[in-house]
Amino acid sequence: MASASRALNGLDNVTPQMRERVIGAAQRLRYFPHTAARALSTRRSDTLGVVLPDLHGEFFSEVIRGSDLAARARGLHLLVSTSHGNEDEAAAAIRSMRGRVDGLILMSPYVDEDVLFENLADDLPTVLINTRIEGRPRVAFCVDNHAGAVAAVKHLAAGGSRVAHIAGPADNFESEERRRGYRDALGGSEDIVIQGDFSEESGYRAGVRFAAMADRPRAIFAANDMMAIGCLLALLELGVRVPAEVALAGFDDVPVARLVRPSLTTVRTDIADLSRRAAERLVAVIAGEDNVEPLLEITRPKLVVRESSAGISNA
Amino acid sequence: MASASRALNGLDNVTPQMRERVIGAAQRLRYFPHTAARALSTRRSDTLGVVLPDLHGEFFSEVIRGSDLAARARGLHLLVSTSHGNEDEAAAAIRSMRGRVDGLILMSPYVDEDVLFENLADDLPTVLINTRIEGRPRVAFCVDNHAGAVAAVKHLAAGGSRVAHIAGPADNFESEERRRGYRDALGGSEDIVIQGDFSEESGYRAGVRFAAMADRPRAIFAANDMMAIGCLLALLELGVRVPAEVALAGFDDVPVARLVRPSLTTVRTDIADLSRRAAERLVAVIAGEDNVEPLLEITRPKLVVRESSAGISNA
DNA sequence: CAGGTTCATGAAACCGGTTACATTGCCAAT
DNA sequence: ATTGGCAATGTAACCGGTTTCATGAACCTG
Repeated sequence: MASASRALNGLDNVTPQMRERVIGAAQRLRYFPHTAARALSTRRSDTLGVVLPDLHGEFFSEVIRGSDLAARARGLHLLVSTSHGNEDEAAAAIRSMRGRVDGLILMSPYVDEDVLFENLADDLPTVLINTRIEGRPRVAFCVDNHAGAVAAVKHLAAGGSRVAHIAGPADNFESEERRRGYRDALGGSEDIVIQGDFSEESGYRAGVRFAAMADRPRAIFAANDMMAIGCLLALLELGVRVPAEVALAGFDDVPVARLVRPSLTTVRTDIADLSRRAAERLVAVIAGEDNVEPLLEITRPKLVVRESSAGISNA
Repeated sequence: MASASRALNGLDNVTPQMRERVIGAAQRLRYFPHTAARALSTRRSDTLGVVLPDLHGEFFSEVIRGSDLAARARGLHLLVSTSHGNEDEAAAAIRSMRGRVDGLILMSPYVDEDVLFENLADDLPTVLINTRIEGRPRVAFCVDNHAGAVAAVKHLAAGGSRVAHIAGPADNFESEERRRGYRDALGGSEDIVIQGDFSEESGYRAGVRFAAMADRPRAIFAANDMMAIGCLLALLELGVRVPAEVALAGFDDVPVARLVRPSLTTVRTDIADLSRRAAERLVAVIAGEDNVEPLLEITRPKLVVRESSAGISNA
């Protein structure tokens, strides 16, 4: 049994004929090693955990794709879990990861993170994505949401245009930052803000309200692409021309943004690449190869101007 | 230690004060049970495995979303794995699932499935999605790709229009079936077929070729939505009007299909729902509640006519 | 040919839980 | 007071691998 283990794991202290016997028998009996047993004794599971707030939409699918890319390049698996809802569920998701994964990629944009950090096992390597850390010493990757929002709003406000905002969910760290960027780009005060929840539908509802406004703003900055697209559909349906009458910008640059007509001006975060880098970093931390400097890597997103805001700067 | 286990798992043969002591200590020590150890002794992992050929694009994100929905409704986790490439990798992915999951949702549209079935452990409950089964006694969910393609092509060919086809990858079961549907709808012979690989880019290349054709077909049926969209972009860029000059249809009804302009006529498979049902069925099989009848559930997809083929029937 | 070294193999401990079974203590019934 | 029953707790086996260590055979070397 010991030799069998050695043979199957390709150790060199096994005679060729013994190895052949073992592998032959394994094939005959359709034997597959039991992963939990192996994980228990080796203390490795060859799996990375990914905890996301949601699985809906292209944004999260890009996150998964990025980490999967990095993981499978190293022969690792991906355990995906959602914390649909709030920080308590996120905490539960984290707890259940123990013993199941070698490390954790965690994205939890909820505002109150104390519960969460209390549930982070100290012995489980963790890399955070777009999560409020507030001086806690954690390895993390963040998109500079504030700077991205400022860039988008400054672009829309060029020539003195009034800019409205469709905000994301209130308890969300990222939407908070983007809203703060909107405010700062406008010199510290907000013009019109309609509350949304990152869904296309909430963007659509906002668009309906904008279309009906007597004193309609010249431009709209939505806190993410899906709301921008919902808004766009509403405006077009109600006969408002985009970008001629209303210019529009979103955030994230999900693949669809390029495909809608007019194509959507947005802020590219390249989230797949971010999560790929996060996964690579996590692997390094697990291997103990990480000098853990710098702790926090902030990515500056890039404004991508497309048709939905064409001509706004010389309006 | 036995009492600790009992207290933490909520068994009733523990005194209240003992339970309190245990839970208190667990909190103080930030103790989380080791999942691998628990899985080893209980022979349950509370995890469903999902093996997909790829993670790219909206299609697979919908698959994941559907199974996740069903899984988390029952407090189960999702282990996602890709078999990027071929049936050998798929087999490897399957093998590594043993001991890690309680059951498997497997989608493997490769044509040669023998390798795959040899690697399916007999003791691991498995539900197949859109996989060629050929009389093997397996629980499976399939979309009737042939019928869907026939419906789309008949729609496009109404009024006697010539219909071309952009085919999916050659070794893929689903693209094979869709191509067969295209052929059958045309009375058994193919008109023009351009080979693609399910990617938007390959659709774009096909579109460029169609645009340049002297004797251009009146309609194009693409084997999936992303190729249809790539084709659409190429046609529009090269000044070919859709649907006035060329009508277009895709397959899958991914969320983007509704958002492009002109919106895309397609065949709705509702893959998220399919994978949700597959996951629910898998849970039943694991619990032994499944009478395993019927083995195979075939879903008839539905033609969704949108702008990209408007007016084709009275051409 | 004796003694030491190398190396493949087998035996047993271990990973961290769960659970069958043995033990203990308490109370009621005889 | 003794006994039987029952429920709470402790003990130990077990899940299925990996790995340390002991064993012994073969091979060198002087």
